[in-house]
Amino acid sequence: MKKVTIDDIAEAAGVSIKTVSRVFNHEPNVREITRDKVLAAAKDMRYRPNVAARGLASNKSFVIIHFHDNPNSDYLERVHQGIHKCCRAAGYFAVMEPFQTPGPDCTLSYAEQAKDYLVEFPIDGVILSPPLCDNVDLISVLREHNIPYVRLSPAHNPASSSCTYVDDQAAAHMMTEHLIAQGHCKIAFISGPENHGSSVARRTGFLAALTDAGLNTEACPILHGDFSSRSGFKECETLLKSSSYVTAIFAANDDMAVGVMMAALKAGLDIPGELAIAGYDGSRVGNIVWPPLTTIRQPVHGLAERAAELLLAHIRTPGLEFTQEKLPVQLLVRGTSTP
Amino acid sequence: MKKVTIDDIAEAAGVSIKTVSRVFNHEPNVREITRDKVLAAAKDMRYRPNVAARGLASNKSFVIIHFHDNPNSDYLERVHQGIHKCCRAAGYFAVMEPFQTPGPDCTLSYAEQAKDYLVEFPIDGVILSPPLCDNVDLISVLREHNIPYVRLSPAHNPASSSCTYVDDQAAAHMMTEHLIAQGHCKIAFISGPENHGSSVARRTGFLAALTDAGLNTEACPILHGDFSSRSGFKECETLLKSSSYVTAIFAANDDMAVGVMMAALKAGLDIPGELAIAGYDGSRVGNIVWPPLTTIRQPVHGLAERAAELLLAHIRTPGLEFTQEKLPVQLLVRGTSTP
DNA sequence: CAATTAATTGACAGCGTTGTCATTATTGGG
DNA sequence: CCCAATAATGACAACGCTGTCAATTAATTG
Repeated sequence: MKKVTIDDIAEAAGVSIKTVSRVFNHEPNVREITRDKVLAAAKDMRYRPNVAARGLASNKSFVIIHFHDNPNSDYLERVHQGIHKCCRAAGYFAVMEPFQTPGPDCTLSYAEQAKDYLVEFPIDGVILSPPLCDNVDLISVLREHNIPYVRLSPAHNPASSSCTYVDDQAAAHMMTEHLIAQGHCKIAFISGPENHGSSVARRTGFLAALTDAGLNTEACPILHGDFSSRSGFKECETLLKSSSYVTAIFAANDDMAVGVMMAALKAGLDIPGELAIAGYDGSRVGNIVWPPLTTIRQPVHGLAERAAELLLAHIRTPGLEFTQEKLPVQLLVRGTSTP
Repeated sequence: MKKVTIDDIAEAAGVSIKTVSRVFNHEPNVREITRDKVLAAAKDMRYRPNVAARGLASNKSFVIIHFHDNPNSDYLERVHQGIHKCCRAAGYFAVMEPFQTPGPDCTLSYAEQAKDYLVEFPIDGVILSPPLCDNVDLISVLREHNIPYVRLSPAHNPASSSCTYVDDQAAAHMMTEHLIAQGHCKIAFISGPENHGSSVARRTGFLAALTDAGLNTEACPILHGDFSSRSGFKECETLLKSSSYVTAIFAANDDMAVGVMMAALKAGLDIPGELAIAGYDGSRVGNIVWPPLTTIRQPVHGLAERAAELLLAHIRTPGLEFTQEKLPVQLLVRGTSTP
């Protein structure tokens, strides 16, 4: 099990080590036949370029980082898997770096945390997920350090960088249509925090679908939660006690939808018979409760994988033009909306 | 923002680069005063050793990997945070590598997947979480490659490597005592898969607690689930339809406990008034349902952090003796067992 | 206090790759 | 068929650090 180096391949292929290097770095000006010889020899001897040596010589680290500050481990895990898939294929390492939410517990701003990190670790690129992807100070730091970055689902200025995203508004529209198709015409919506970009888009989509279907929006109350399960629970209890009568509730994320479910079950309602419920995210919890939750599955894995691919492209080609990619969501119709 | 190299520090501290190197590698035989001079200069100039150069010269990668095959993203996330904390402090990168479960979808065994990975990426150490930590073939591969590894919560042969774990049996005992203290004397237990080490230990602890309290174990049925929420739901429904009457159900993990909750709520039972429920894991879902789930919180973060520390010790000191560390669990008494 | 021994430090050659620039094929035009 | 222009390849010096081993300094002993 001794080490195979570039010299071995060069000798086997009858070329110089520089040519082998060219092949492995996808550099131009290598004849097809030469490339094939090199690749054959490499495959034959199971050669893998040494990451450390490459890094030292080229001043790269072959590490890309996902900066995040999101308590939803589901989401993080799915993002990570997507990044990982792309990185693994390209010979990069994918690392996750959790940021602290600035506040009483943490005196460092996102930007300062990033600065500290960059001093300590050499990295080739960064992927930013919400809410970091909308922090202008943090982004300035990356710009100053000249580190390529790609954003996941940014709420603002999509054109200012490469990014991948889904059309939240269209997705919420689709879900609402589904509920309407099930015969519901009095549907409540529980939104997330007002300042959350996606939350606003989801509500807009909901309202648009009602209008498009010619429903009376007056009969469809909009409640305000904060994305926590607890808030979904409370809003649902309030609603059940109030005079409004609805046959379906659409929550802007899965956690709140589960809160709604718990309150409905506690009140003795049959789901979906007496109350249909829909969430948004496609997270793990939707599959743990019973009946399983009807929801919108965001292609988190795909978003992350494409983001990583875009990032690698930017790393390989500095100055590359920005790209924005929209991926389709999937409507998961499950037990909380159909028998 | 030009690069600070070891030469700059050596010059500033008035020593040779080798001495600076010694300081940064915690090598012995450096006088305190010399070390201080070097550290002062390094701090002053914000020097960080170049990972690639270190790796190339010392044949290390400063990357440790968490090999896992566990669908619970909660658990993974907590493990990762623990490893990450330790790694970051030590200047290592922490990377997660998901394995495929061998089966119809994946023809490669764990051992083969590991072999492939090791050919491709140079890594300094591995952390194995269940179920990989009990796969002897996989472990043989690591041994052959001479890669240090530490196991998280192994079910077998704890002495064969360094590892960190919790006393599942004692924890289940504690939870059972809690339920008994709440006045329950007819308690059902839902176990996990028979071949799962932790599951067996939890059941043993449950039974021991009953016996210790002088309860009639005949009145306490043991049901068999598979750790899925669905199985908890089904077992609970079966139980409710049967002639057995229990006032509490203790499930061997949180997912099953949530399944139990859903079935109980569907049946119109008040929780915890008519049925108390307890889980095991302390995972995120327990906090999303309502009422929040009484459970055992494993110190996953701590287990992982200590495991990483042990791993780094083994990396730095080849041939170091194995250590087994037991960490205490925490009983989280929440709404499903107390009003 | 000289002679040993142990502790501390330094000089220098790699580590395996890529960047730079020189060199050699190959191609197309007149 | 020759020459310029271009494509393809190679030689060799970094890259920033650690391993080895020799050199120096400090501590200990009789």
